Amino acid sequence: MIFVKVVTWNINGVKARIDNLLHWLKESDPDIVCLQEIKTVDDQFPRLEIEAAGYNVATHGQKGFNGVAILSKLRFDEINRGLPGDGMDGQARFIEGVFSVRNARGEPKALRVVSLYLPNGNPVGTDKFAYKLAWMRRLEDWAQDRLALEEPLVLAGDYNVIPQPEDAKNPDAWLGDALFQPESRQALRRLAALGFTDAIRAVTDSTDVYTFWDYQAGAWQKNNGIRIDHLMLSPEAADLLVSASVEKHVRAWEKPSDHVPAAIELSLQAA
DNA sequence: ATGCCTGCGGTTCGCAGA
Repeated sequence: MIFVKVVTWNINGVKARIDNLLHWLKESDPDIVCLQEIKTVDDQFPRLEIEAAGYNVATHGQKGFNGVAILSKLRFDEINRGLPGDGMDGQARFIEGVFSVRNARGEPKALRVVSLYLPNGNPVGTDKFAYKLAWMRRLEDWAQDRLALEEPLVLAGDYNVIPQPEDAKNPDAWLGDALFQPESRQALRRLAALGFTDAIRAVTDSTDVYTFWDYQAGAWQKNNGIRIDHLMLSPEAADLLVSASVEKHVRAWEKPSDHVPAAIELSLQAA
């Protein structure tokens, strides 16, 4: 491979979406896939089908909801499950994989990729919103530590944050929502200010790039979407960015997830 | 708009999502 393609996709139930996923893997041909909302325990994850498609599998699941995973053509050198900072947090929302790659000069490098599923946080004013903000603080702390490694790092996932009004078809409709609260947006800006680049916004200022369309009220047909799935790049990863795009057409497939894949290519190759 | 869909767990409805 010339580039390493990394994609994030909130699949909204991997067992209900396995045919969809296998079809998409063939079409999109990603090297590393970050899945969110797998909605299953690790034992029930459709591991064999995905391995047969050529991917290594690392899961961090839980019963019924949440759950994240990383699929990779590259071998995992290391897998870390759970976001540090709260020993009482039993929700499966974070998994990190480490891979051996080479840069354009052929020099060996470590590539770190995180699949994260940030809490929704609704309704505002409840413990759910407090959990969201606390989780974002923990992510910020963790990211700050990782930046000291000065390695290419991709923080990919469903952030459940609309960064700017331009990231929603109808921003006014989200004013009271946890996804568009000033505190949520500010926390995402704090993460960016540490030195992370929003990959999609690095390549386009288009106002109709969305990654989620609600199942309800004909949101897809009206293109009433929001951009909440993000790939945040460390400086060392941003330097390697070749392309970034949203695979919007997947939303029109039979039995779709309400999210679509968001993809980047990095100027790296498998070691 | 209280809702509209969808997946899941566990049963024919409630919860969570965004």
